[in-house]
Amino acid sequence: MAAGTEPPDPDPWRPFETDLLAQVVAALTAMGEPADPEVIRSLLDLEGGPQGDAALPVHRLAAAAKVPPSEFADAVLAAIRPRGNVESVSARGAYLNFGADSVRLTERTLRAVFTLGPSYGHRAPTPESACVEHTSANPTGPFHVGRVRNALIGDTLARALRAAGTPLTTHYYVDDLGRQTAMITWIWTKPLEQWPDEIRATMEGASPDEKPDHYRGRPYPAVSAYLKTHPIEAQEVADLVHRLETGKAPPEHRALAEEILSGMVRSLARLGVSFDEFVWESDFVRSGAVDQVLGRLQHAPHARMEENGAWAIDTTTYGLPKEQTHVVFQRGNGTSLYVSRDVAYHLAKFARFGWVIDVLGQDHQLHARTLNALLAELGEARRPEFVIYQDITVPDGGRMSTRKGSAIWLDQLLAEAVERARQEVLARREGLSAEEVEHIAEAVATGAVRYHILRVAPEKPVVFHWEDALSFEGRSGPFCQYSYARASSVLRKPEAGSPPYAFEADRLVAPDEAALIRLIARFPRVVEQSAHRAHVHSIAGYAHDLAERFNRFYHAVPVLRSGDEKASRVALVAAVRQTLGNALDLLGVTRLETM
RNA sequence: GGGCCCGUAGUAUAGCUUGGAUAUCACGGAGGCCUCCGGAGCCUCAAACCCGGGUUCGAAUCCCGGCGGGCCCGCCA
Repeated sequence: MAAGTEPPDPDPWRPFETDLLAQVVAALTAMGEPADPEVIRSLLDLEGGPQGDAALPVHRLAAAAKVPPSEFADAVLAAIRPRGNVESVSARGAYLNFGADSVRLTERTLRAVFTLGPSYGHRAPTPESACVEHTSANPTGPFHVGRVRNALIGDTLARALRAAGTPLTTHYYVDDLGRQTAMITWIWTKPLEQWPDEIRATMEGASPDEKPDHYRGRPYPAVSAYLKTHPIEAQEVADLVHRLETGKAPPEHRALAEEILSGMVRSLARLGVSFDEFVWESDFVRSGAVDQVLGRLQHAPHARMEENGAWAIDTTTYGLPKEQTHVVFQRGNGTSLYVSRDVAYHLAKFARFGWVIDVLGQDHQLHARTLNALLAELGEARRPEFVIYQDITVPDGGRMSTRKGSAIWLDQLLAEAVERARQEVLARREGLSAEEVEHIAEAVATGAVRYHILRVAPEKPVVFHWEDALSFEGRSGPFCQYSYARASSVLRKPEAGSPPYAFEADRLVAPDEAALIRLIARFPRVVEQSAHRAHVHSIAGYAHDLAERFNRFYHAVPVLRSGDEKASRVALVAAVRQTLGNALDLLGVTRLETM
């Protein structure tokens, strides 16, 4: 192959496709058939059929030529000349199957992996900046597993977008206004001995040493229930809400929210989830941005004042559900509502970012449409992109609910997962230090949890089962980690030598090798697609496929025990390790050199 | 009542955007594989596109209608 100096194409499959397309077009042209490259491209199946690396069903072309499909396929076969990166063509029925030049593909793929290393699968930076807002749970208590789906989808999408070249900022929108946080402040600003008995009972056995989200969040469900039957206290909370919304929060309010939030964020950090910025809803009230929005909305095309002085937008023209003929954006008492504050927040995001993405649970679907309607009323042309995911429910039906007591805490899940992982490690390995055991157990546990939640497409509902969430085998995070550790183990052996790994592409032609290389080559497209379509679960699927392919190769083909092929196979193992590692990084699953 | 999402082997999932050949992978089930580079592994087998119409040469995929599950429809967030 020519000059090793030119930078490798980051997408190893591209030259094959370029050549293939050109050759098909040339063949059709030679046959006197119309050959619009865009049309041909849309017909090509580049995932490859059962017979090769790419397939072309010719039914449509044959119909246009008024020739039976299989006859047409044979005619194209006779007219086409495979060369360059295309090695073979064959016809089967109405399908043409193409094979890539394996040696060139291998050369290109391994060279790209070794040259780009941790950046293999990543793209060059693009100019448009983006903001991903996710999680944004009210700071009123610990995360339950249902909420974690938001955090993991958002965090992984952010990783994928960064890999795809997007300059990205992540946001956690902290809702410190409204009833939820008001209830927390209401109860905690009273001395414990003044708490109503049924609320104080929830503090039984509590210790201030608990994580603050658990400790401060303890009375929340009881407070919520209590207020339903105690109108006087409910009024106190309502008054507090009014103070919050008019920028007159008591000093303890923000501190309590921050304290609880710190505990929540600590749990997410164990899962590798972090945020660039925390954006506080109250800041938009304080800065006057919300008042500005209210003022502008009052002059919006479909604005009108209700009987008691509240303001609303007539939304009948926005295609919202029939019942929702108007959206109130300002109360009769002059204060703002959640949507109007969200409008202020989004205007601020539009001012800074070219692309605004919100990860929302399905219960926020209508809110999203309402938000869009208000943005339209303001004459704002831009819209956020919503990534909507379905709930994680508990087996006996229903969402996880803190108030109903059906929630499974993230911390509880992690504790159980770590304990199981520790047992596994102790059963399998000896001679590890206590720190090593803990490190592996933590990585396996968090890897299992992250992978388990990420592997399902966001639009699918998920029922939580402990056994599945804690599985370390099959389609799981630990399975991927295991394969990575196994590849690492091979490369650590003295016989494996050390990088840079030299290889001869024509020695990697066994079926298990060819299949593995093709999968490695696909990685950049998987990343690009999953970022583009906000389908991060396909990265999880890819990591499993790659790990599985590697295990098959490993069992079928000797590496260190082989002869002339040894160096090339070691290089292939190194390429697998790099690619699988990059995929694990995107998933936020910790790489383990040993486990 | 209206709106949005989902329905694929016993269980759980991929494929659906852009229709194409034998529908992916796992758990569970049946049967195999460690004198061998890590058995959290590998090999073989059985097993699925909710129902009914439509469009099409061709439908898991697109359209319509059912049925089943989830969520939403507040001067809450």
